Amino acid sequence: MARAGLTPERLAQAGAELADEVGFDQVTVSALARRFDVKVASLYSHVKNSQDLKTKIALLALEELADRGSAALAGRAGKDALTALANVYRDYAREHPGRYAAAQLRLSPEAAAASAGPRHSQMTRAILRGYDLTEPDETHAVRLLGSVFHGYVSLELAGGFSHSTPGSQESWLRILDALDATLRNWPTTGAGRGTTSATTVDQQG
Amino acid sequence: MARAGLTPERLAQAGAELADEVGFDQVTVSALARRFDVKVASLYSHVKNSQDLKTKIALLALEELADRGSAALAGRAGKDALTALANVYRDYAREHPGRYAAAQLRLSPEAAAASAGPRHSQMTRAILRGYDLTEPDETHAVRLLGSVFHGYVSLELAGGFSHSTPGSQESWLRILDALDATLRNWPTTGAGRGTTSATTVDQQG
DNA sequence: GCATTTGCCTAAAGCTTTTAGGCAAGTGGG
DNA sequence: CCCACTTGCCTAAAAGCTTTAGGCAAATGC
Repeated sequence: MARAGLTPERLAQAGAELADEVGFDQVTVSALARRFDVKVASLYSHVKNSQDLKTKIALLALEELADRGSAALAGRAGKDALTALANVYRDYAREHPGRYAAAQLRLSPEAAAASAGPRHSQMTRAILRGYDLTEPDETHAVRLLGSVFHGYVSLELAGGFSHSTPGSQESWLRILDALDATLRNWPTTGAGRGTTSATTVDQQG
Repeated sequence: MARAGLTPERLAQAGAELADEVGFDQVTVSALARRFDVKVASLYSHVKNSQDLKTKIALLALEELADRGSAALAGRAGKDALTALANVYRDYAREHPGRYAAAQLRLSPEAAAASAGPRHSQMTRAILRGYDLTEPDETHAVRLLGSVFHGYVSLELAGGFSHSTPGSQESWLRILDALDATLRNWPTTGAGRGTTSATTVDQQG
C-alpha cells in the first residue's frame, strides 16, 4: 500500500485548514484522518492524542501570527506601527477564523513559554517604544493593546458588530485613533477628572 | 420509580454549575445526566440536543451578567459607572469561568436578538451618557468598551497576565483610568497626530 | 377511578477516541 | 542483492458521547 506521508507538521497544517473550514472545535482526529484518506488509528503515530493535535494547530497559528506581525512592524513606528499590528490580528482572524480560535487555546505554562506567545508581547512592547511610557506603564499599555486587539477581533468574529451602523471598519479606525491618542497622552495618575493632559475639553456639564 | 424533577431550567442551571467546575466545553449531556443520576436519554425530553443545552447555559449566563450589570449601574455615573460595570464582567468571569465561557458561545442571530445581549450594549451606552459623545462616536465607544472588557477578562482568564509584574489588578485599574480619560477626551477627527486635545506631547520624532 | 399526559426507562445505531498488535513498505549493512 | 530492522499504516476492539424510537409507570384531571 502506498504511504500517505503523514508527519506531525503536515497534520498540524491540514488541521489548521480544517479548522478554518469547519471551526476549530470541529477539528477531530477522525475528520483529519478522512482528509488524508487514512484510518484513524494511523494518526496516533504522529500525534499523542486529540489534545496534542489541537495544541500543534494552536502553536502553528501563534507562529504564523507572530511572523505576520514582525513583517508588518518592520520599518514602522508610532501610530503607523500600531495600526499595522492591529490589522495583522484582525486580518488574520478574518482570513483564518479557525486558526485564530486555535491561537486562543489555553496552553500549559511550559507550552505557552515555548510558543510564539512571548513574541507577541514583545511586538506590542516594540510599538510602545514609539510612545513615551515608562515601566510599569508600558506593561499596562501592553495589556491594554492586547485586550483591545483580541477583544475587538473576537467580538467582530462572533458577529457582534454586524447588522448595525456604523460599520465595523469605521469603528475599528476610530478605536485605533483613540488608542493612539491614549498612548500619546497616558494618564499619569489614576485620580479624578482632568488629569489626562494640559487641556481637557470638558464638553458637558 | 421516583422522578428526578428535570426541567429545562434546572438543566441549564446545573449545566452552568458543571461548566464552572469542569469547563464549558466539557459540559456534555452524559455528564449532566450523571449529575442528576438519571439515564442520558431522559434529558432529551427537556433539551433538543447538546447544542440546545449549551445555548440554554449561554442564555442563562448572559442574563445573570446583565442582571449584575444593572444592579451595579444603579445610581452611578461617569467613571464610577464605568468601573462598576467593568468589575461586574471581571468578577463574574473569575467566579464563574465556565459560565463566562458559555456567554461567548456564538448564538444564531435570532437567539442573540432574544437574549440578554442587547441589554449589555444598552448598559454600556448608559455609561457613555456620562461622557459627551455624539453618534456615531458613541457606537464606536460602545465597541471599544466591549472590546476592552471582554479582551482583558479573556486574556486574564487564559492566564496571560499571571507570572509577571506588575500584577493584573494594577493594570486593570490603570486601564480603566486610561479608558475614562479616553472617553472624556474622545478624538474628534481620525487624521494624524495632535488631534486629540489642545496639547499633544509629541515625545518622539 | 379511569383516561390522558408526562417523565424516565431500555434498546440500539452511529460516531469519536485511544490502545494493542500485525504486516508490508522503506532503509542500511554485509 | 538480501537480510534485519525500522517505520507507517492497517485491523480489531473497548469505551464514551449523541440521538432516536418505543415502553411502562407515575402524575394529573375529569
